[in-house]
Amino acid sequence: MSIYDSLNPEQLKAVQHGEGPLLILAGAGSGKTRVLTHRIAYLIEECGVNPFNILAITFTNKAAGEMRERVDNLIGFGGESVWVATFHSTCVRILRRYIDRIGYDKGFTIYDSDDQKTLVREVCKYLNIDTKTYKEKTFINVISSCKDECITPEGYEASNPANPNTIRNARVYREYQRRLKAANALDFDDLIMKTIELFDADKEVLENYRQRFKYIMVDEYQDTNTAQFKLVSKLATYTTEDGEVQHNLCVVGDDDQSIYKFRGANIKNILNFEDTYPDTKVIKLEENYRSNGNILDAANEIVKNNIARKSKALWTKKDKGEPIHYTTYYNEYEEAEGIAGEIERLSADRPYRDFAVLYRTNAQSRVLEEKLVMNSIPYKVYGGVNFYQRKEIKDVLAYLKVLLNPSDDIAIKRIINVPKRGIGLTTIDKVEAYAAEQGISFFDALLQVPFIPELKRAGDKLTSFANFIRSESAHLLSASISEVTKEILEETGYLEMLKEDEDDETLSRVDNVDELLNKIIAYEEDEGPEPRTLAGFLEEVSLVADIDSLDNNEEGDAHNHVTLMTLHSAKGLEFPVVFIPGMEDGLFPGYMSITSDDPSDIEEERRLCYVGVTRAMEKLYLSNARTRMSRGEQMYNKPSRFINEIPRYLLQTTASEKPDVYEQSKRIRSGYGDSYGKNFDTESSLFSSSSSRISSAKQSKGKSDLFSNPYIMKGMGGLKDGSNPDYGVGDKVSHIKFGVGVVKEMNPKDGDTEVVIEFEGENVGVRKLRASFAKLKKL
DNA sequence: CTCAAGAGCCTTTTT
DNA sequence: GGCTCTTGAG
Repeated sequence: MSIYDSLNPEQLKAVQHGEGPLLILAGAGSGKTRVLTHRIAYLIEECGVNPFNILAITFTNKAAGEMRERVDNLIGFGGESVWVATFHSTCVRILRRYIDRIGYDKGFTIYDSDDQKTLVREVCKYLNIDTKTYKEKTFINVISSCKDECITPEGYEASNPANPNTIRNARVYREYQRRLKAANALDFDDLIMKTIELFDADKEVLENYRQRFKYIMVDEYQDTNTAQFKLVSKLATYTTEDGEVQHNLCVVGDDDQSIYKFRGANIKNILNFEDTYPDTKVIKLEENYRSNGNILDAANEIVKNNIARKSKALWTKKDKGEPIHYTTYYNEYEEAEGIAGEIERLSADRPYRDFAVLYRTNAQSRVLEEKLVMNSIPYKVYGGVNFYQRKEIKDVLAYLKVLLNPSDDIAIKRIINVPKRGIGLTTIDKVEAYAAEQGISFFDALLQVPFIPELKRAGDKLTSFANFIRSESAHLLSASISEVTKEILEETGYLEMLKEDEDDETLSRVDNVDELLNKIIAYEEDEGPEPRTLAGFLEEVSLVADIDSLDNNEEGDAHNHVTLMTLHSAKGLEFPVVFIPGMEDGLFPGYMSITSDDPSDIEEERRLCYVGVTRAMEKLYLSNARTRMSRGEQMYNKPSRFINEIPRYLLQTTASEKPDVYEQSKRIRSGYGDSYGKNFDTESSLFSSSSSRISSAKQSKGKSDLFSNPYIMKGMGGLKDGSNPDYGVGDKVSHIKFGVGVVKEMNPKDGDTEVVIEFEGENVGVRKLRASFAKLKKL
């Protein structure tokens, strides 16, 4: 019995493909990762390829990690020499070695999107561009899409030199690049583009990698942009000893799952692959191993409406399964409650980790969270704000970045007055002007403070800050990263500052900093192939996404929770039970795509819908709300057009609206007066009491639920929620972030009430919260 | 230089 | 509705 016996004939064909370009069109759930890993094994074991000569590229660290693990399991000895990495980390590794050949320093810093924004803002200020008339975002988009297409500022300007907008954008782009270079920094897009530049500039380096990466595999090929395509096609040119030129490039993708056009993904890369490489072998994987028949039929019917696609139809040997549940709710609160109730009901037979709620926009998660907490259902929200993008984490990292690369102006300006050192904007401007005049970096200007006549009293503060940075930098030579970090936190008073203005609402910033320290220590202790350096740590950290931490395969209670994430983040994942709320025209498909002149925008939304539907293995729940609050405005959306694209016989439709809703709401309104009765949200909290699912204990929460609704609070004119809480010492309450806990103390404090609660969550413990801020619900 | 209240902004986001 | 940035007063 060999490892290849478990493959179907098409998969086997792909695995056994030898030299030459190969395009694998792998539908959702058709086992593409299996094919990729088995192909790597086949090349090594059956074709005698040296693992060292294989490169496998993915988009996410998570995908790379999974592939790494599976390759190691399949191959055993030698498997670790296969180069498995993301596009970005591959480029970083190459650039760290050779970037000096295109005039950068090897110790370059990587700028994330926040740094990028800050830099663009500075550039606009410098160029006297009013950011009210011309948005920074526009410039960021222009720069990013230029880089996706490998276009330089000059090339961009030349594309339309008569257009004043083009000229302006090009000026910003050029100045932005100049500053990046001065700071010895690269943004994410640069990582790809500079690698290409390096390959173009230095044939020796290119040839070196071409001969090394004899076999190249690219996962999620439909999401590659032009730059990534260029990079891969440059590399995939191997010359044998006989002088024969081979393109041993194997790409795997699904044009129906291309959902990142807005980030520059070029769907033509996959649609035209065969034109680029005429001797391409094409293999389609159409058997789906994931979803029930009805789910798959629905997915096929939806995506069939797209014009720009390679025809293919997924099929399965599995049963039809149950129909797709489609429910129309009254509003988003009722929708969230319905979902929470259904999860509660189904969770009698299956663990929470089986469930996922996938939404179009991150903003939708709030209501869902609220209702899950009320039902005591464990959940985790993925995406949203990345750990490494949190203010306090970025601050600490900025200190570390400066130690390593003092030219990093963005980082140094971030921390120069954090914690407060009495160095204000005027002072910073003066230093900056001096630095610009002398053509030196901000930090170097700090060292010359005595020579800046405009600076009087602030001078000493600047000098002592610069000295502090220098001494910590020197300290790094003899101490570990974590020791230096701790010292910085203490010496600067940063930790103290956090402790002082610790806010009730945000999960403790101090805890986050602790978590960062833990990560640093873990990094130091984990003996990798590379030596443990600050540069290595910062690099690892700058290339991770929140989604990478997702692990729904792990057993144990710690990982047993419902998953909440956007449809985008869900790609590549699967769940037995999937809910997709907000199936409404205007939300999904989004408003922008409906009003766009470009019909392909709707097609991208449709593919996103296809991705969402095909995440479900057994049960799929679609729903829409007749009305929902969005951006502070009441919206009345029609059901999504994608619902209509699913044949009726696949759907089981329910309208959850109850006939006595209006009667009930009238009763309540008359009880409290008319001032807030006009909004529909008032009713949301009432549905729960009329619903049979909700236990009697929860029915008593009526009042606190009203308080939790911000809209109603406004109507109550000045009544502060929490000034008069309905809970007391000994009551069980729930908090949106901290979960369930018991009230220990209630202390009046400046017209408010300080509530001390002992939470059940392991990492939460006892917290002091202010009643008016913490939206506590009595259970 | 600092704080606090108002104005303005929103999609999706692998790195 | 909620977050971030700006602006104006102390």
